[in-house]
Amino acid sequence: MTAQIVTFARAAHPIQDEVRSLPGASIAYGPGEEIYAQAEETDLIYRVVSGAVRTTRLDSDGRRQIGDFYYAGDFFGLEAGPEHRFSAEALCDAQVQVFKRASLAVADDTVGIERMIWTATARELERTREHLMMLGRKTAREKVASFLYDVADRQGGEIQTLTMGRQDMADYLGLTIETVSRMLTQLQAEGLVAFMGCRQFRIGNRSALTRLVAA
Amino acid sequence: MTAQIVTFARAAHPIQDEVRSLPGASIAYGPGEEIYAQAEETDLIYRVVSGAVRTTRLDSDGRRQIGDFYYAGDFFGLEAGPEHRFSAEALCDAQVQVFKRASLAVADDTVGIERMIWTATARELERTREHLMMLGRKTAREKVASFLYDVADRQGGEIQTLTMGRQDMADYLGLTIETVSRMLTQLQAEGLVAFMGCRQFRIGNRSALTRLVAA
DNA sequence: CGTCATCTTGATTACGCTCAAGCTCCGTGG
DNA sequence: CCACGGAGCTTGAGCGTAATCAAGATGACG
Repeated sequence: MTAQIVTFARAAHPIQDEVRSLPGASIAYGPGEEIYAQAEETDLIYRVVSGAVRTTRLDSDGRRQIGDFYYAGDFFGLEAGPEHRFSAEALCDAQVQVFKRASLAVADDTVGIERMIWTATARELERTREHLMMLGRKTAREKVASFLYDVADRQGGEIQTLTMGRQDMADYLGLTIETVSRMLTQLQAEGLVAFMGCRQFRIGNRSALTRLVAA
Repeated sequence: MTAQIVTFARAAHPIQDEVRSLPGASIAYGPGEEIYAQAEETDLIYRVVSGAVRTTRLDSDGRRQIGDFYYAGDFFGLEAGPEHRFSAEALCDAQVQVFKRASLAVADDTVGIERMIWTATARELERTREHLMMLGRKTAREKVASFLYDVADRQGGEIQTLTMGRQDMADYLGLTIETVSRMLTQLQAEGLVAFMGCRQFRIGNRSALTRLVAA
């Protein structure tokens, strides 16, 4: 997953430049607040300015699956159909930029904007496929290790902070909170990671972690 | 997933019209033959003319995950990064149309073509998210039922034919062949489906199947 | 008709879930 | 400042679902 993130970082700047000129209101959300709902219309496109956002799907039995987590600079809410299949909620205090899709179509640089949206969509697809691979074929231990690895990879630096609680991790990984918790304890016991409180950690043994994550 | 397929059927015609005029060679592949490999460059876009195609990801331990199955009219090989994350193989005898992405950029109706590619990408994303939900939160029984339901939904008609073997089903659903086989036997015993040979079946109790599949 | 791949079935194991307590960390109020 | 309360996290015991290992059955094809 490293390459993917690096690619993102490289491509991010031209996109940001283009978006700066777009007409879009910026809205603030509190922790857990809903940005859009399942089955709502998809005429808007969103972008995280600050904070973090999750997309969630709830089925009729109350089983929950998190689609993805989004951070500053990420687009979300891109969908082909007329209705959202997932809902979106703020993970913490978050500032979100909103664009009317229709208003983008009449902007000056139509082709550039369309390409930007395609790139964001294709990148999203790539992440989703990676996620798919993980859900289908990894063990609980590998899932949790991958998750921590990804967080560290995105954030960089020494001390890593989890923006989400255990339940959100579990629903992203297709596990229960108990299993997530046990795996975290296990990885820590083996020295792969070290937690300081339940939201902060450092990587203890990067090569062992990488080996565990290797697709 | 019904709505999604319906949407596809509605949108398919304009896309097909546009593609008809594109410069693209048509290539024939035999069962199991590789169309492109993991880590190969992504400068080409593909479209199934006849037959069926699967995309596969193999990890270092030999664990396999199938990304999706593609049938006549479907685009595949759309990726944001410079390298394919999955490989593509023909499931059976298949005719595949190939386009150079670069050559599309210089075609007459650039905007129309870009939009077509975006739509295909977004639809793909939607399918992948649906797949994600299934892998993360469904039981073996529900996965197999969903699979059969989807096949029937795509094909229509009374008698359904599976283009793929049990191993491919298992690798798509994140299960083993044994489990797939057992669930098929179980669903059949309950009268939800009826198999004539291991590749053909009919739906026996549509409402019960739908109830089982309901997200 | 025989051979080989594919599929099914059976017995056993194990990984992750469920149910049930504890524990930790915070915010709140006495 | 400390006690209380509650949410979120961790740990434990037991269970169930799907994986694994191992035969058989079926079916496709030469």
